[in-house]
Amino acid sequence: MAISTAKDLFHRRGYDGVGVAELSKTIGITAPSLYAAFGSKRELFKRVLQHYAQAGGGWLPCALATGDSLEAAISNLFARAAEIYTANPECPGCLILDGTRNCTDPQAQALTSAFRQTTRQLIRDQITTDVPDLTDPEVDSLADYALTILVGLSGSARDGMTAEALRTTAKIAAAGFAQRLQQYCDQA
Amino acid sequence: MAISTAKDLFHRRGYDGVGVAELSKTIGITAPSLYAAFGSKRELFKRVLQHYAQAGGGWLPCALATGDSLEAAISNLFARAAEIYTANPECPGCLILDGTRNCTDPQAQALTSAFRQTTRQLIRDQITTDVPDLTDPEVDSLADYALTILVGLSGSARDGMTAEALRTTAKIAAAGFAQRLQQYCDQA
DNA sequence: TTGTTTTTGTATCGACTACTATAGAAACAA
DNA sequence: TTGTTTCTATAGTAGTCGATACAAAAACAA
Repeated sequence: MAISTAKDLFHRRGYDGVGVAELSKTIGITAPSLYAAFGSKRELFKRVLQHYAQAGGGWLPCALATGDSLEAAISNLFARAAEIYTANPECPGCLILDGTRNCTDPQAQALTSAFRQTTRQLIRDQITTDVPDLTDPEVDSLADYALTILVGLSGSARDGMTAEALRTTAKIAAAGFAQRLQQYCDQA
Repeated sequence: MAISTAKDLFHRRGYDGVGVAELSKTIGITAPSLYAAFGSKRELFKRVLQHYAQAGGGWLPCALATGDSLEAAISNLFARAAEIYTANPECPGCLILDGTRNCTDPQAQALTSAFRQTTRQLIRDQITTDVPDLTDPEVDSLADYALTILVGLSGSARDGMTAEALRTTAKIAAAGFAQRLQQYCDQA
């Protein structure tokens, strides 16, 4: 599959790190065929992101929905992230969160930014449905925290942190979330 | 100052994102002069990192030493990071943590990796001196957690997260650290 | 088989990359 | 004023970037 092959390359070295020559060669087609099929490198990246969010990214709403409480859902989210971000050593971290870091193409950055906002919204929705009494700023704080934890897990995975270290980090972060959530609930 | 100017550029767009043409032009010298002065783009980057770690990075040991307890020191660390990573909107996040993300030059990556390990060691040393009773795996877990939080704060700052959101995230993360530290102390 | 359409490959476009050889200008000593 | 040295600027090295023009081959309809 061309999209899957391209996903691996983009995931490994980022949007700028992989050229169309390597893309087309690894996929097994020539450059003109690649442009005929996808239009541009950006469009191919867009397709890759959509495929990644749909196929591989389905774990996120799944992990959120699993728990019987918001604390459990977030704990599940962080734990799953720690596993997935280190599952394939060739492709550590998250393509959406780190695929366009230091990218020179603003439009490519905008693509990942949109998916990142979708991720944040998914977390936000889960928080509001599970604990409807929270105020908007409280929900925002918790969502920003969770997203920042995911960014940290992805970045550390890319820096070579072991799966075990990431797992423990995820647990500590989940406990921090639960603690703050309890604070919000107590004061209400 | 040439180093400072180069630091801004590298900080803004990463190692691969800025070329020697732009570097030399912004500094105000020609490309051959740049090579005569620094040897290569990598060497210039190395000098920039050293300057960044010494001048701007001094806040890290300072923040760690300030508190009267390890919890306070880490809380200080996260809070200061949230401030510094958003202090200059043109240069969000941390140059060491995010300067060579998706970088195609392994040697440049190795440079930031070394500084990142130094950062981790600083945190580790602070933990062991403040709470000597912890076991090595416990210290490692706490250090990995703290470093991952810094990575998350830097990445989220680069993604445009506001200073206010980062501040709150830092507080939640600090509480999580304190909670886990208490667990380790209680069980001992 | 012929005509038409689609796909493919070669070869290249201009712009950019890090880097440098060579020539010229400025600064200094005698 | 010379001679020497240091610095700098112009120009260009080979290579890669994303993206294509053009031609040859393959696939299909009549």
